[in-house]
Amino acid sequence: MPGPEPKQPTAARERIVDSAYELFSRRGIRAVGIDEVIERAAVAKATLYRHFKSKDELVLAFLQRREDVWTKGTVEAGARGRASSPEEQLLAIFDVFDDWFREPSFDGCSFIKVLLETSDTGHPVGRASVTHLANIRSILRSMAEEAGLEDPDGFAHKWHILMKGSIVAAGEGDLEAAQRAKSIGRLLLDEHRPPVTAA
Amino acid sequence: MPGPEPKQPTAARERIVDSAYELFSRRGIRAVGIDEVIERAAVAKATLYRHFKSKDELVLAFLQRREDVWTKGTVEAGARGRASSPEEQLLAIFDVFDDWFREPSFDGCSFIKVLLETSDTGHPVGRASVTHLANIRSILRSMAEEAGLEDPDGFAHKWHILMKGSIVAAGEGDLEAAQRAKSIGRLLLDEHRPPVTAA
DNA sequence: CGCGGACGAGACAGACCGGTCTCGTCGATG
DNA sequence: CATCGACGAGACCGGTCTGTCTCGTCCGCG
Repeated sequence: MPGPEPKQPTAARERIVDSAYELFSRRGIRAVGIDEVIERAAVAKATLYRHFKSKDELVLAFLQRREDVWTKGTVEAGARGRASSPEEQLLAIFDVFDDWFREPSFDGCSFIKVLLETSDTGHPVGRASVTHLANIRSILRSMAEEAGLEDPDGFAHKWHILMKGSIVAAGEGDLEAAQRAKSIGRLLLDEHRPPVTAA
Repeated sequence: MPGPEPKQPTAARERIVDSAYELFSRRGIRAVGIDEVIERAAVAKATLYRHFKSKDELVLAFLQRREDVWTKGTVEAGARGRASSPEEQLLAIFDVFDDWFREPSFDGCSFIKVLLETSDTGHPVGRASVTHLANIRSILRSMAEEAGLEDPDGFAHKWHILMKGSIVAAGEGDLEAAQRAKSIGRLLLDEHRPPVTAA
């Protein structure tokens, strides 16, 4: 019996996830083979399959890593760090995007890519993508609540539409996509701002 | 010598493109093999390769078909048929989307899917996707001009962001994505409407 | 010191891929 | 009627994929 699954961050396991992150985020899931992952990680194939029982499980670990690094580390932290007021933080998301879109290594949104590649929301990988996308919206909803906006959930859904639309546009090559989305965002903010109450 | 490429719409060629359309639009490019395409088309493999020199060329033909059927046939014609004024036609795009998102066989935007699957705008297939997406914007620009909106090109880019964002949201399962995008669109329309000139 | 588990290297299996080729048939055309 | 090209069926090839297995090594812990 091969014993229980080692979920501790072994050095080898870490190298595998790092490698998967760089390859999957840039080129997608199907376009990257296991052999390439293990070669870049300098790891034996058996080692990968000791830590992950299938490629799909590795993909799940990659998506979780993406949420930690990108969703929380880049987008949320970046936006919160660039502005003080909640409304400005929401708008600052598109400033973060503007820098991101201009990086030569811009790779798009992994959750969208994996979701469209899977095209089956019943499959674990597809469901995980949907969940990670929903987690982004939950951050947006918190920010909307902090800003005192009306209908924070509806606002989060609409704001997310702007984010996703601009990311796809950036994937087409539109370097101004973030600024376009930001200007639409300002209109949306006006719309969801509660009316000033008479003193 | 196998003679010049027959580009005429032979019966067999038509069946192949039909089959590719149904399979590729639903499940993407990489997930569908040639064998499945020819089986559904009831065609021999050699026949497919007599009409298309590679799978990539078949994908190109599929994308062209998608533009004819979906971009022009469903979206543009649908929007123009549902309203009379150009502004209302632009908004009607999201009414078309609303019906589309609710279809059980909703399959998303093939151009986005193929673009993200390819993730190489240098590759012919990726470049074709970018072009077909740009063709959608050119329809939007025409409508914006007909509506007398300011900055028709900028407007088209922003409107397209709403469209793409809502399609991705629908892919996640948000059935109200079209209505959300439509309400944002109304704000954008207000913004691009030229100020009324004093008589 | 000795043992066991994690590890690297890589062969191997089984499935599937895109693409080529052969062959027998059918239908239109001269 | 004879011919020729398009076609359907399917064998075949080389490559790639995920996943399993073996083997030799090394390191840490008792």
